[in-house]
Amino acid sequence: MNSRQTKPETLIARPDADGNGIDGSQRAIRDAIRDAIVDRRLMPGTKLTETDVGALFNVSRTLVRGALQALVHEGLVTVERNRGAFVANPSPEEARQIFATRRIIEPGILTEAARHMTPSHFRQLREQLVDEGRLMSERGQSARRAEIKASGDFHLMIAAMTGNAVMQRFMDELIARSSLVISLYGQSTVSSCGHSEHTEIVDAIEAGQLDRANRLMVHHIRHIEADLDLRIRRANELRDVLLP
Amino acid sequence: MNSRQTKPETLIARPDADGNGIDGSQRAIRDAIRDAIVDRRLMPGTKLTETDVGALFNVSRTLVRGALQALVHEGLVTVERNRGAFVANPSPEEARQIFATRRIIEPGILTEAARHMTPSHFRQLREQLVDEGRLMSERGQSARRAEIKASGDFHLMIAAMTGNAVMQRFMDELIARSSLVISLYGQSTVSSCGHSEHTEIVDAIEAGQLDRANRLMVHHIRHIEADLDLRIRRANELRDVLLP
DNA sequence: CGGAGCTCGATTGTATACGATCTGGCGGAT
DNA sequence: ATCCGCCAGATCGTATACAATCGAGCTCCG
Repeated sequence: MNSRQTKPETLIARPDADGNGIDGSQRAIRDAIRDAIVDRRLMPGTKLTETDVGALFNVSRTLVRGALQALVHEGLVTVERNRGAFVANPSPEEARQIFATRRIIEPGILTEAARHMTPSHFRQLREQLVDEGRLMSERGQSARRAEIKASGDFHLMIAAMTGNAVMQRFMDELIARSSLVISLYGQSTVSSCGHSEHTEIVDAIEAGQLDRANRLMVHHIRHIEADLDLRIRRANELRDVLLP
Repeated sequence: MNSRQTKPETLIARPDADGNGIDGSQRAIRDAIRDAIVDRRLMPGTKLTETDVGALFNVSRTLVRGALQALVHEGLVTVERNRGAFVANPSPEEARQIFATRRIIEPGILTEAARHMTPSHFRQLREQLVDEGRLMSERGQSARRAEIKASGDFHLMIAAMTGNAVMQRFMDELIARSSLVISLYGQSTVSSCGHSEHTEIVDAIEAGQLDRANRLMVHHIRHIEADLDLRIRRANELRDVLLP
């Protein structure tokens, strides 16, 4: 059972990502590629040839280049001059920086979001938790993917509740890059432990124990990071292994 | 006396902004426009016609479009479909969100940076403070501009000391947008008060009083924001005033 | 048999071309 | 005189064209 068929990110109100930067086709391409990366359908290091992508969407290289450039900005794609664009292959150091940034930002976001939370927001969060739980119990690659995605969505949902578009965009980027990192360095077994931690966090917020919620959040992020194996760099591209 | 003649941002090691996204001419154009915006040489609402900009740099519209798109991503430029690109005209709400985000992020950055600070770093900060002081005592528009710029550089310098490129890039964006906001909504008189606050912050860090430094930083940011007049929207484009 | 150099195909970087859309002015009708 | 519609110029959106660069395989020589 594939858990996604429509545009996945309609779940969370994306604040138009970059204000009103790019339009129509270009945005569609960008979003499609981003989803594919975050979902691990495109493995890190995969080459994104402009002509090929353009052919898939029936557009010229012009629009593809625009979409790729946007993804470079988000850290999901890298380009090497005269060689082309590739799905990003974050280094262990970069992974550490991403999670360090999350540990700094997310408590602040939680605090700000808590100030705006209504019963309706809590209902939304509880639904998300139920979804996560359901995915956790399923087997198979696609469930695993959906689980990573859902886990990220939880954090994005909280960011959205701050009503702060600037922070929301930062979180969008951080979560997307985190998904990429997890897909690269995540140990096979778990990431499931995260679910109960999410529940605890919501419980704490709802109980008005904001300090506790913040501590849980930091702990949770540290927990996700601890589940990575950053010792070795997974080899997706020979060049990355052979010449550093 | 114009305080800038060479590329201004060479002062602070920009971590290649977007990894290694765009190259050569395109980056030069982007940086030139960004500097002009942050420096208030380009007022909010100014139209950035692709052909004109291209003529200035002797490049085709292709590269200009790329540079403008990058600036859209950073929130310094907005584009309206079939109408063109304009220097961003942040709303009061957007301004609030930018500063709210800074209040959340910067204490974390300060804490992280403090862990990495060496005597050489403190020397760098002290030099920056001296520069700020010098600019503060000067008169005239260009000194005012340089002062805003220098004040932002202080915060960027601290961000650079975290060694965290992800956070540094976020701060780059926040500081640039802050400069734009200040140029729009800043009251005429002050912003000078910021200087002594910077000094106090460095003093506190050097004395090992990290908590105090963090409190001073938050206070400082709140102080900058308090100096804005967000009640009215300065009219640079009629459309922004007439149809809210 | 192995390696240096070369040529060719594939792909990117940049410029240009062309159709679409908006803006502003002119002229005719009311 | 005012308002509406039309036309022209300017500007953008997208596609295409052309040059530059890279990489692979081939050949040729040692």
